[in-house]
Amino acid sequence: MQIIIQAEVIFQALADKTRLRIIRLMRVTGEESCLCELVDSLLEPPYKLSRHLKILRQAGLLLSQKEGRWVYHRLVSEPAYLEQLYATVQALPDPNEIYSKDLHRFHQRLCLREGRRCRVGIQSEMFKTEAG
Amino acid sequence: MQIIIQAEVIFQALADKTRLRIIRLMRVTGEESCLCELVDSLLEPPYKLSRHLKILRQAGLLLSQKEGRWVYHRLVSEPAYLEQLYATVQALPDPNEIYSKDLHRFHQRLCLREGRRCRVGIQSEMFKTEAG
DNA sequence: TCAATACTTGCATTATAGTGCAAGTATGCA
DNA sequence: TGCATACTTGCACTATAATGCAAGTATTGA
Repeated sequence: MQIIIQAEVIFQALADKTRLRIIRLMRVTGEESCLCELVDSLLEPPYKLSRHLKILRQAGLLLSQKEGRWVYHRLVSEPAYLEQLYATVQALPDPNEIYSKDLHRFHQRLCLREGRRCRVGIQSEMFKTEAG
Repeated sequence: MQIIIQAEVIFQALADKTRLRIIRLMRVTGEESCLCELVDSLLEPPYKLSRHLKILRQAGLLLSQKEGRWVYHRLVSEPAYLEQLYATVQALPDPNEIYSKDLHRFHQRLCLREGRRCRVGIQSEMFKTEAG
């Protein structure tokens, strides 16, 4: 899993609606987050988000850390131009209020944490594991 | 020729090496430029650059203005987040010195202008019009 | 030790994007 | 009026990328 520092790779990583939603959510909240929290915030299937997270990781924008069953993701803030980049992402308009809706659901989802950690799995009926 | 204000379209426009070279060159110099000057600076064929310029235009990053046989292109700087974006592009590393080489050739090419305007057409042997 | 579950990935499909060639348009100058 | 030239674009081809399903891995807790 090599990290490539080519500019076009970074912009390619941001050239997708779903990935921008992820970046923006994590930037605005400053939180790290597991997959199931993102599923409940963005209302997208886990396999889809998992792959987009991988792309962000490979572009060097995300760090992922396993904690038991959960994997926590957080934005990489070094070198400084990455911070500058996230700030720009955050400054972009949100005409359809997609990002603000994601943010709202994320905040609600944070209430289910215990000790700053997720303990519940996917809550959205649509994407719950069959066995659930 | 509609201008779309969706974030992913802007980042998609930046997700290409050639387009980043164009943006960065025009940002660093603050100049507007015609196609043949860009051909001589980036050493890429005119049809290729012409198409990339079109993509930048459609993303709302570039304004193109015809002046006789020449078409001058310049960066769009409003709204403010575009300036912020270009600043970030400019802040990105240039490990292979691609951008600095483009810049060098561009400065040399500027010497051929008369009254701030190009009057000569493509100079690079490789991309000259056959009849030339 | 076995089942539930948080997450990942191989595969097939579809969509999008970059490139080169060659032909096209439009402008200016002889 | 006709040719040179600055630029654009249709077409074919290739490469890359997004998606959904289903199957896989790894961890935890009963």
